[in-house]
Amino acid sequence: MNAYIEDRTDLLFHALADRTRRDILRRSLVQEHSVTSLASFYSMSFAAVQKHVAVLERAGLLAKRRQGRQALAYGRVEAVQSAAALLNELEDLWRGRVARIDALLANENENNNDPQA
Amino acid sequence: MNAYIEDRTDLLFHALADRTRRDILRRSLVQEHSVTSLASFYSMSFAAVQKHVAVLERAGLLAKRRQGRQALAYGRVEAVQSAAALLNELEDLWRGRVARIDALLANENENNNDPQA
DNA sequence: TCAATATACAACCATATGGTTGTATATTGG
DNA sequence: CCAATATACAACCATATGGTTGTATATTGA
Repeated sequence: MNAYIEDRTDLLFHALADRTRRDILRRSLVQEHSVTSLASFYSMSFAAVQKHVAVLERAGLLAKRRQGRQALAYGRVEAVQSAAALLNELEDLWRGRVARIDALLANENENNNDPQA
Repeated sequence: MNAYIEDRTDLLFHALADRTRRDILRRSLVQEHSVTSLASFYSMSFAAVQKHVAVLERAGLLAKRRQGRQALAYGRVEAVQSAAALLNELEDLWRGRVARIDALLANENENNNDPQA
């Protein structure tokens, strides 16, 4: 259920699961970089870096704006935060909050269905 | 640099980048499940689920304890938190904290190297 | 204008991934 | 003891991924 969210989440974590992409993201969160200048940091082809940038872009972690002939990439912290929110949901599950919410809902039903009376 | 951390991080985010694995993790954070009972939730083979469990395990997100003939899987919230910490580092970069730390370090050098005196 | 620069993207390749089936091993219950 | 249960793991397959080179397109600056 909710395949859209799951799709987005797959893209998000997949984009984060590569060290080159994480490094590109770090740099782009600090300041804008053209794709060429990003490529200069890595010992791989320009096209390979361009593909990494595209993966980050599809995940929403990066966006580009055009400035003349260069494309300036910048990190989108909102996407990082939404990934963090997903991890928080997992933490909440572990803390048993869902169980407590269930308990609350059960309490709201105490009128119709009283277990100990 | 620090290839070990990067390796662990690759495993972490890669493990999180699959909806079946996220679902297994959610269930395992709430309570222990045997591999067979986990497998019953999904329309794929037992072996496929077992592989997903192994990926989560390698990433440190899950651990198993033996109870007789069954292996009970439980979620390791510490690993979830360490993933969250990595995302927080990214957020901090965006907030420019690194720049401020650099400024502090520069201040500590003001004795030897005073720019405006 | 036109060569140089910056990007985009297609085609290709080796390996990784996510699935399958089949087989081996360990534990339990009658 | 032995059949049933639970797990583990190997072998295999189709597709995805991360890299390459090559080509096309747009923009700039002398």
